[in-house]
Amino acid sequence: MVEPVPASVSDDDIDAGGGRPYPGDDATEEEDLESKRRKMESAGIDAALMGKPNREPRVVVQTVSEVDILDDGYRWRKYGQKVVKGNPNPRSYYKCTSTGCPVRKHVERASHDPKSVITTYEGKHNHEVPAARNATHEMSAPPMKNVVHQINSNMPSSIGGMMRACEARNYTNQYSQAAETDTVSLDLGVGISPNHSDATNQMQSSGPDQMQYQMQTMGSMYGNMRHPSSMAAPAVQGNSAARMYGSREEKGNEGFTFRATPMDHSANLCYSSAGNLVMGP
DNA sequence: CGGATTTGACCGGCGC
DNA sequence: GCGCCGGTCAAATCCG
Repeated sequence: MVEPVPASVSDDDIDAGGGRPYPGDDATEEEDLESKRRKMESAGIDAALMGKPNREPRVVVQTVSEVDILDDGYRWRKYGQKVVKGNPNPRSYYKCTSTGCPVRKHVERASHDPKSVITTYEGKHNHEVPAARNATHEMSAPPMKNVVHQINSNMPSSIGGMMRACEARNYTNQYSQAAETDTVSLDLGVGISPNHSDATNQMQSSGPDQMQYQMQTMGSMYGNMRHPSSMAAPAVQGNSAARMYGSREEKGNEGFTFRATPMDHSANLCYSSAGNLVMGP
């Protein structure tokens, strides 16, 4: 029984989100966000916004980790927690704390796999990663910026942050896209996990449309990057993204699903080590 | 003391 | 029209 690919979930979300107003992908003001839907007066505005077929970029990242708080370099403020049906585990809602940044994300654990954490990012960061965590101001890996910029047009830059969370040397990335869904899911096998079970299982669970890419390029990049926090996988992302986007172009969707599958303990080690290295003594 | 988290309530959409 | 459900708000609380 293969687990339902996150894409399916995203599909559902997409449907639900279809009629929702978007926080705005640019020139977003806090006040605007704070207008809240609670106020009836804003209802009219909402309706107007709803009319727009606009859909914010969505990135779903599935990570195998025992911790659900993945440090992707950004500061998040938790604003809610809910138990959704079909999953005994609660889903947590986070907002980017940066002023004017509309990015939100929600984190939940897979119902059947406690080790699996599904993080969904919505929106694009309109700011750089807060220097707080990246002790190195040089962190702005030149290659990364370029690529990210390119990606930006096609996919949310949050991927960069996401990738940041997974500090690994080798990636075996695979993405699968469901024909019926707009969302493209991409699995990232972090590390050379001797621990097959999960990785294997998940890989198999991917749909028939899945494709696999060896992100060797990423490996090179990482080689260059000294700090895990600065390592993003934009280069490879760019490539695969371009391809996947192209194939998905008909849908005109910007949703992507990623899966990071580090080793069991790696998950923890990964993040913790990242923290150490980044914040390091 | 300031900021982040917790938690119950509220809202809007959707299905029946 | 009603109830369910997901998402968000915001006051209270906790923590550094």
